[in-house]
Amino acid sequence: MPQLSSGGGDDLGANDEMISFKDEGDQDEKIQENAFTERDLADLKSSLVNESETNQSPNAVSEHEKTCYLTFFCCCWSHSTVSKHQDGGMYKTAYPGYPFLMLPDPYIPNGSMSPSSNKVSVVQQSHGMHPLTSLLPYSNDHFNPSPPHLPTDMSQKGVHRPQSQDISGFYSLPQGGVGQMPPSMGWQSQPVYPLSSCGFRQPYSSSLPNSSSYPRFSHSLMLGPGMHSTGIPHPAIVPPSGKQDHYDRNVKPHQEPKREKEPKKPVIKKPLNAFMLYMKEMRAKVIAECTLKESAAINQILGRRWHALTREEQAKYYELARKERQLHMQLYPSWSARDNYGKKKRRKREKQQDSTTGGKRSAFDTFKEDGAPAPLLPMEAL
DNA sequence: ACCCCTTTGAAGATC
DNA sequence: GATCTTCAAAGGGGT
Repeated sequence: MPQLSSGGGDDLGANDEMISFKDEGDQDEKIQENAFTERDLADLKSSLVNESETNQSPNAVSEHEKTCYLTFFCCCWSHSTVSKHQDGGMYKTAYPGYPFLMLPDPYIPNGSMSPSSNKVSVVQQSHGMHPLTSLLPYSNDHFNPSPPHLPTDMSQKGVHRPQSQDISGFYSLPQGGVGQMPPSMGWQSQPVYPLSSCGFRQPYSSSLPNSSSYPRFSHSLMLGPGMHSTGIPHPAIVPPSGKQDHYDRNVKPHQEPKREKEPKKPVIKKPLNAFMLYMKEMRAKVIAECTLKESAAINQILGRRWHALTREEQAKYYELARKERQLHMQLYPSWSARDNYGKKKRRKREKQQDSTTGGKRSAFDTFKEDGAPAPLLPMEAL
């Protein structure tokens, strides 16, 4: 199980995957040499160019976008046609050290975790910062990866956060730990602009960051929409409204309106794992670079990028995820992932029950609301 | 309105 | 202990 030990760098969870990934990457390089030559690529690209040239509509995609689509197509082609050879090799050399910044803040009001704005635009997502991003030596003030077609100032609007909420008790980083980017992976030592997610180099216009100049903490947990019983808010507590209201279907639609207005028991979500944290941070960037919107496609790219990361780069996210779990455990010591288990099946069953029995509730549903010990039922019975 | 897709990782469930 | 299942995020697309 990928788990980063508190002290050892060699305990990185992705060891096996990194090894296998490298093999896959090598295989893919060969495959690319044999099956998809540069000429093929150029032909395909030129066909796209011709296609757009013949279509002189105002909405014609730019060369940049075509390149994005093309590369993404190649990724998909390689991924699907070459079956299980996940071509991390496409990115293996492309992202030697990628700056991560555009991490949305799910823990702040109006953030992406906000029930009313869970589905937010790319621009909105870029406003905030993940609470644990404060562990990262990055700042939107120092690095703005915004592509030219997006607003450059995406760090001002809609974020209201105290400037120096020091919760170092929770998140204090070990000196020299992975939370602090070592010089070898710092951007200043990165001589080449990283390739975009779509395989082209795109220099960043802003100056490179200096980790020493970042605020120690600006922890938006203190402002999150969820409020723990201890008074400590946390994003994992999701009010049962908005998109995430599907996690609280215990309230039947036929219930009295008066009851519906009562504050509902919030749902405590699972802490994000390393890859999820990475996705949250990089999603906006991929969307901006590739003008893709479908999350499934974006996640494929992000998955490939994740494999292309070095161990040190991944370690940063494993460490963040570890701290996320630690904080989650501290805030909700009695919480278990089981609490959120079986929701899909239960929802379906509830629907069927509603149609047949008029919405009679199960013992597990009662457990969920009352906090009583869960009945020992097999998962299928849920 | 709701579910699926798609990714990786963590954790619970099952065998 | 190994394997399987579910859920975290995200948002377009399909029903």
